[in-house]
Amino acid sequence: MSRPTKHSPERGSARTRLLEAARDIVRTKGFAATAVDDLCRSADVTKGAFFHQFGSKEALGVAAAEFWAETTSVFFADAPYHAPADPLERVLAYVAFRKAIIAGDLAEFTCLVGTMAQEIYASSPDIRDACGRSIFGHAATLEADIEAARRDRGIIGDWTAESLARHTQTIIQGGFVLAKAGNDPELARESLDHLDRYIRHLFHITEENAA
Amino acid sequence: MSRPTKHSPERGSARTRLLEAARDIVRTKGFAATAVDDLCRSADVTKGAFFHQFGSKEALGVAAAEFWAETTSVFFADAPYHAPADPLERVLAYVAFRKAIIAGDLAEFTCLVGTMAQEIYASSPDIRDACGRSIFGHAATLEADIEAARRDRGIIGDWTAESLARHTQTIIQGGFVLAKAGNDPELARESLDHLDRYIRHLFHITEENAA
DNA sequence: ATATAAATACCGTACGGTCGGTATTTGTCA
DNA sequence: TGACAAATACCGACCGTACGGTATTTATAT
Repeated sequence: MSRPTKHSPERGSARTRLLEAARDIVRTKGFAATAVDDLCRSADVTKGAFFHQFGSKEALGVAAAEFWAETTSVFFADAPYHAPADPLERVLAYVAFRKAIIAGDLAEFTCLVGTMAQEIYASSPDIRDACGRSIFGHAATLEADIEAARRDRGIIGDWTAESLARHTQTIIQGGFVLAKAGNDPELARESLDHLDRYIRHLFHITEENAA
Repeated sequence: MSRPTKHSPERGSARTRLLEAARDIVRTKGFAATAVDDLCRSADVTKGAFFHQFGSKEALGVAAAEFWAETTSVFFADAPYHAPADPLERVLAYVAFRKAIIAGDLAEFTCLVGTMAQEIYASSPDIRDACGRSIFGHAATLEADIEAARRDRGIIGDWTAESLARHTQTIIQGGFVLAKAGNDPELARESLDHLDRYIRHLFHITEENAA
């Protein structure tokens, strides 16, 4: 594996391996504590290759956030929560899906861009903005279903689909923080139960009129 | 100021000044990116004093989390949201208070222990646990009012006061993450509005039966 | 006198980044 | 098609510095 036989086998093998290494290591140790040498070792790539692909450690941070945005958006686009015909059902299925994928080690299910944003928001505006695009871009994918559900059911409240979509991300990100602080993934799942209950409240779903 | 003429001059001991410096600098740069020299410079203290007070940088991290727990618990104990006679009013006043204190620069209102926990949860169990004690200790201060409100109003739901108290912290912490990622404090306030609405829903507060 | 607090010079190393060079791929034109 | 130059990908030794931490000395309080 020392030398790729083709120029671009898929999308640049050293580059991709470095981005995957960044995803995994930064999620466990944080961005600042992750050394370029750590990434090179994990990706089985030399330092020369690193600085050939990314001009600086900060550039890698930006690329890692963009890589995260791309891979997660494919992951969520392919996820089963889009199946229900009713938009509100899809929204609730999203919440259930987010709860279901909280499993295993903390570093496996927590959010790279949330972690990075929290750490470097003041030091590196470029990384911060790339993280922001990932988070708010994902939130935006929920808006259409929320808005459709709202229209379908004639809900009038002093909140917007955009705001509720962002709120789901607040709860997901906050859940990760509590799960880390308490070293217990259940803390993140617990808040998603509250979110589920909140959404049902907003849409006047009670035991009686539930499907 | 090279050598303090008195043991504890007035400006606070070297230890306290270092803890205050840690609070401010770690909140902006994160723990790993904060150098011991940064702290010494900011606290106007030499490195010898630093390592006399704290055996290691990690020990300072633990002490900073404990310092945060102490100062915030005093701050919240003295805050005006305890005034209302009705426990539910106190809970809602707490949420309003959390919203009100989100002002100024991000580093001024965001949470030291949430930031540190997110960053070092895997690298330093000692700091992580100190952060956890701060967050969950604060959450616990809300439990009594939530439980009293629940009993007062005869609310029966599939949630506990403990869980709702933690959920408030999830939303606060998640709000900080989004505010940082979007570089906009309003994002944190926005989710507190949803929390307020959720709590009113849980306690069946509508426009009609509101005080 | 003793213990505590703090100053300062210093240490080894691990960090981000550079640089000169080599291998591989690709475009181009007989 | 083959030759060949240009561009791209990669290698690994090296550099200056900033890092966490130590050792020794000096000041202060009781």
